[in-house]
Amino acid sequence: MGLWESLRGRFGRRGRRLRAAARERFGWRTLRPGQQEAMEHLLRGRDVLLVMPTGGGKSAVYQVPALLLDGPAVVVSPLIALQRDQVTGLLQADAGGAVAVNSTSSVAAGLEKVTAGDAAFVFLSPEQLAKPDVVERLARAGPSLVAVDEAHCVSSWGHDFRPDYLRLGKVIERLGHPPVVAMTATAAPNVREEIVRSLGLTRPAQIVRGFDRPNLFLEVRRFARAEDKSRALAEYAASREGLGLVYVATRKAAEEYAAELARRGRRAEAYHAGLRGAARNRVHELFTRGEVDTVVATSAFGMGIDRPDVRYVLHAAPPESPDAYYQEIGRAGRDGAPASAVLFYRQEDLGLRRFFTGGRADGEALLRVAALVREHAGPVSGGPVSGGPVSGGPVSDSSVSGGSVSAGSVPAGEAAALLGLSTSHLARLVNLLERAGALTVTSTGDLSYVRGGPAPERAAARAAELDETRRRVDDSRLDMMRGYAETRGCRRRFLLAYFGEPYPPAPCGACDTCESGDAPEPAPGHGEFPMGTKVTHNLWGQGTVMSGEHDRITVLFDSVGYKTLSLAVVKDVLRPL
DNA sequence: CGTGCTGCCGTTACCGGCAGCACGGTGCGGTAAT
Repeated sequence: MGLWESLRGRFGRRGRRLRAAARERFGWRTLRPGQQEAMEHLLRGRDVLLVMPTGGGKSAVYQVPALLLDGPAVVVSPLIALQRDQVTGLLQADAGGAVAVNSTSSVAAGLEKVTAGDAAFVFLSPEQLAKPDVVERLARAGPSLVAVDEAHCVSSWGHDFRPDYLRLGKVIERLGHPPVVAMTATAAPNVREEIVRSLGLTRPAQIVRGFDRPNLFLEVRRFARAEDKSRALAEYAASREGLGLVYVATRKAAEEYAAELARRGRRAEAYHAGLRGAARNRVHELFTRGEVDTVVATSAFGMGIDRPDVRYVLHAAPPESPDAYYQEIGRAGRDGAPASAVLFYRQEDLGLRRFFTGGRADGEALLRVAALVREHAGPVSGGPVSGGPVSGGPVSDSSVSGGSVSAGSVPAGEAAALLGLSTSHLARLVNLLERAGALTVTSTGDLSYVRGGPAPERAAARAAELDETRRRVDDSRLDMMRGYAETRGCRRRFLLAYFGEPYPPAPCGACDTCESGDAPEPAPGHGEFPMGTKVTHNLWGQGTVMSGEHDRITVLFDSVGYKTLSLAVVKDVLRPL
């Protein structure tokens, strides 16, 4: 944004209205620059991708404009607990009412509130929005904007765990594409691109604020033996003052470390998704009130936690990517006071993550799905489809008219039953086949074959290829996690470079390698490949230079993810675009 | 991919070694049984 625009924003009519609404309805006396800029884009009808640390005031960015626009704000939120917190907060403000629509209470009653104009904010999970009738009712209410909270979930969960995340783009379309704001605390450039592409954001304003956390001391301790690592971690946690978090890879490890810390006289609690709801709530409460020293948790603990005074975040095993790592350590030191992020690292611990990200889509199942849907997409003239496996079943014809070629469609539930697949497994395969240009999901939630789309065999092959690309990129993110753990350079520079954030070529002074003085001098430039350069590789295609050390550069490729190349060979394989 | 348990073999008296195998994370929603 230029100076003139920025001045006009701050002193202009929109800026005044925004600040007035923020003050009068929510009691916020000032807006931070990133906040106000994002709000103005939304008021002008522009999509926004907002990357801002937790506690940076992301919620305000959609809440204030929503009050100045007509219609309810649709907020997509991954956890029911988060929805509840947000609703509670909004009900305390003069904000026009808020409701969460989910399985814990009547969905119909919640939607009724929206239709009746009793809720200026409606919170839903992607799964609720996968239901055509829910989207239909929201569309009729004429939404003012759509906010996607924790938008990195699109990328980290959409491909397997919660496939309905990949359907949000379609949902936004059916809601008439009001201005959309996608919000997250961390995302590397390719994750941002995926969010934009998947949600179908149009020329979004990208606002990225507050990546560096100078008060976080970054450290990695390397171990050969598992036993040495766990003892060192327990000693560290037991000797530290203040509130801390320990992230582990398995539920069993959470229980074991918590027990070990308790033996050492600490108030320690385990937290993971295997606990009953009441137990999870109890730990969450203890943490919120600061009545515990250490919470030992799997990745289940984190989103929505809100204590500024976490003094350390330890990792007993590396997470799947620097994105996840930065998200987790970002929960330390939000008050600005010194805090530590220590990774207790063994190379072998990467294996479990490799296993988690290694799952491939079943090629044979892809083909069966494509073939089944294709069978009901052929020329349909007059009579019902006959002879197919679904004949007599609830197969519908979306448009039979005057003997013209029309596409049939199959209800997803029916397809799942016929193919012996779970609905979530089917959803994953459908997402891939849709990206391969073979299938579409109709506005009623049925599956139909794209007219003129590729044949099932080709579609399945293309879908498998897309899945393979994703897997390669996931693998490369894990390689970067390993790179972080094993780098001899400044750890802060490594992380910020991964996120595409420039950092001055000087020691950060707050990581183990800078403190020990072992870090090699950072290279100011990298010859003809400075940071941000678009390049093309003779095998891997297009990419962007992310960072460089004295003898190597790291490039993020679209097709294979992150690759570190020696400067000695770089001239032979890489050229600037 | 790495870990840890089980069980088998071959031996010989409660034991060592090793092959094979199961297991590992994140949440929504809706249904069934009290």
